[in-house]
Amino acid sequence: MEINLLINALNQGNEQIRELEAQLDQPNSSEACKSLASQVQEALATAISMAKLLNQPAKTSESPLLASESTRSENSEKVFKKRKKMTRLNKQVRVCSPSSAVNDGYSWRKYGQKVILGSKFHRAYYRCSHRDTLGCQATKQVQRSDNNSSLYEISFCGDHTCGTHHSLRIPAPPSVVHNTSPETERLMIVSGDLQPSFSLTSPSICGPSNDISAPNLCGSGSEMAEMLSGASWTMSESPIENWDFKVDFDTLWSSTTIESTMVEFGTELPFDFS
DNA sequence: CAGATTTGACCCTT
DNA sequence: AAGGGTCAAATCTG
Repeated sequence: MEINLLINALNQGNEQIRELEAQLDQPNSSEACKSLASQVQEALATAISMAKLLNQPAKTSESPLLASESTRSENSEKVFKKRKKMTRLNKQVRVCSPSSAVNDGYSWRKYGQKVILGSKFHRAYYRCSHRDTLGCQATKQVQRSDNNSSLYEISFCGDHTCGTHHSLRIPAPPSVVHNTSPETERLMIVSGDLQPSFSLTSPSICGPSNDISAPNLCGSGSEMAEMLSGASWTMSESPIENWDFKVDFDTLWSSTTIESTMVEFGTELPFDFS
């Protein structure tokens, strides 16, 4: 199984759409076409991020989300502190384990923690560890869900420019389930309303089951997650250069409901994007 | 000892 | 003015 091929293919598709946008940037191009290309690009970006999330390494140790007792000095001098402009969140996911919330293949450094009004649990703030060295501006917020304390809601802000994503090579594929088990790491992919769906056409991807099989990949983010978690689907031939990305408007705009798929993992995750 | 985390304070946005 | 995001000194950890 070569999930990384899918990632590469999606990235290439993204590049093709950028080229399309460049062509559409001519004076006579309609705004609708430009908007269309932009939407497809965002949908692809969502698919890529979901696939990467599925590849996140699982670890047994929990992140120290709870505050420890600290004896910070009470008489530190007050200094003038600037604050950058508020940034906008661009992706949201939910995971069912604290380790999955923190270990997504990137190196994060916690820089704050706040009690949020109306929430039972605090919100933790992380930024890329390479912010100072490589100028990576990616940040994320992790907060335990009020409704389901086993869920962790993660909001991402900014893209990684550090290029330091790493992954683990793991042998066994996962199984898709719809219930939970405390003995296993669990990952819940939720397609939010920001970038809810993807739609693309490729003759090079084959799937294991009829409902999600290629040649047409078309559906919501949850279907993407389910497809990626399939045990036996493979890439074949890889005529990536011949990919013809097109937008299925009906799919794009009818998939706005929030759907979720539970993907249950063992102690090790099955994907390798290296 | 270097890097990561904690946590109260600061300040921006609404 | 309140709430939330960020800063940075103190503290922890390997």
